[in-house]
Amino acid sequence: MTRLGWLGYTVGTDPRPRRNCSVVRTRYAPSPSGTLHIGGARTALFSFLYARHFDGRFVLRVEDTDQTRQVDGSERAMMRGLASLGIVWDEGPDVGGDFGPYRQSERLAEHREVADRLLADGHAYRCYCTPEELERERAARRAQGLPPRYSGRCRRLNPADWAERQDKAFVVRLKVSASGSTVVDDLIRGPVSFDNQVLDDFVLMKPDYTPVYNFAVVVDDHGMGITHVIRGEEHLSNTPKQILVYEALDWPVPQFAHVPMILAPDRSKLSKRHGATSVEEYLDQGILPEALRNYLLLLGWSSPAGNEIIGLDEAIRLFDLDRVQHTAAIYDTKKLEWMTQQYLKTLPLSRVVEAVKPFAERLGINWGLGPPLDVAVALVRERAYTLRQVAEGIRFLYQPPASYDGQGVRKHFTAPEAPGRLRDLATHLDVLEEWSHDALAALYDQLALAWGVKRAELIHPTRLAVSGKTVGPGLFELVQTVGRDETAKRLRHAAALIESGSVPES
RNA sequence: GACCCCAUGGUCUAGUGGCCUAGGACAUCACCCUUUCAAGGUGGUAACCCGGGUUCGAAUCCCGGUGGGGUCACCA
Repeated sequence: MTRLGWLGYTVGTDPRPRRNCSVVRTRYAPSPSGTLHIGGARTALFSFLYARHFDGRFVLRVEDTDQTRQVDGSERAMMRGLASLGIVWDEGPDVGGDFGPYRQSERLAEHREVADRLLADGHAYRCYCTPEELERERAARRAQGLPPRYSGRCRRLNPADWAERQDKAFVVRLKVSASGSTVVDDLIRGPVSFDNQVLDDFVLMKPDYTPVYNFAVVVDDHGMGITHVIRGEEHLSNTPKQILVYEALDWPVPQFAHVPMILAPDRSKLSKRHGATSVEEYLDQGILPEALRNYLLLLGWSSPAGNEIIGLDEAIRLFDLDRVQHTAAIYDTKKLEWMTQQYLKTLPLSRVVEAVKPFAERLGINWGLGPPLDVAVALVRERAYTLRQVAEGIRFLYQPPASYDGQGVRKHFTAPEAPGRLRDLATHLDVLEEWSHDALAALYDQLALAWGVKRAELIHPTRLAVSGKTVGPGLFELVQTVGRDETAKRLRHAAALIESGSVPES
């Protein structure tokens, strides 16, 4: 296949991966200010898949440069979130690696060294303007309808002037040429050009001689040998600044890929008021991590064949940046739940059982006192959309119903002969020769015939009496799993409640 | 406001000038199956933002508008 690449010349199948020249190295660089956001999770997933697809390395870096937003335990929460989705990092703050340290705060010496170099070779300069002066300048420009661009008046100062002001606070600014333009060759969007006039001599180092993001990120990415910077679209506008830093340092510019954002259903930026926004919250609601990962994969990327249920290995095999969408996506929890159901049905039973345990525990289910958990889970897993629903679905196998579905009560418990039938049913079950699905079915057929009713008229009241619900697994397997004595007991108990007119409804 | 990105059903998307009477998935509606629910099956409703070009031909290319999003810090 030959086609026109984004640079305008004819290229082979895929010009991007330079697997012959160098190993692909990607990174995910969250700031530890909370839990893993689903947008961040997807960016991390794409970065990870891209690296794995080209037999490269995926790096985790924590951007913890002193800031008030720092949240305790956030770093570990981020790692837990990533790990739950099957994203593993080859290098990172916990596992180390040859390009460490992997915490931005621990790279301060390097940031300072590079800033010194820029100062020494004239690419950067000290700026002594105070925040008040800058604000005044900005206000003046705004009043004239001009973009708030720093005038660059401290550029005139030379090292001799700097020496004179030894005691005064300063920041380090990069000298940006006001002419020409800077082009970001984005792997997803193609070349994006920025007029240098809209950029100003931005700050590299703060007065305390710590780096500003746009500087630190360049020093870190270069220091870690990152070849492909895959990150959220919100960074696209910052990229020319970073490229200018690379150029001033005479460092090779990595490839960039800006993935579209994930928006809330009202097309605004995702925030807490839109409900669950973090991986943690979704998992807590009973979404399977496998499903969340699959869902996130499909948010902005599609497989060439159009299939949607894609496991991790297949995702690694298929993933590439050229099929990443340009448009921001809105997440849809309905499809996420559907996806969870797909995995609930097809994952190894043992895996689902493990995943259900915390949710069963939350409901106070003691699975030592009933049928084996795997039997219970097998019974309901394909009619649930979340792990929570699985737990709720198996609850009656371990605890007798505390209440009965209201609509069901009105429908199946109100007939005058209802309690009597439940008792008769119990009596027959007591002496049923074989406690099997088929024997139970035969019994119900036989009784229905004898009593001159439809089999369903026996089935529904039984289900309600035994499980408290009108929905659930097939009745005979349900009853079989609950057990003979317990079933009879529940039937008689329900009959008694009906007769005393005190059926608790839900 | 300036700059940048983007624009296919309610949502995720396929689509790289003729294969499009625009395909798939979720959701939704109807029917079938059925001991309930779920699953499954069948069928339906529903989209190329607008306006100009280019071309024999445009969802696809170009320009303009509109709309949405992002960035403009001594935050990351």
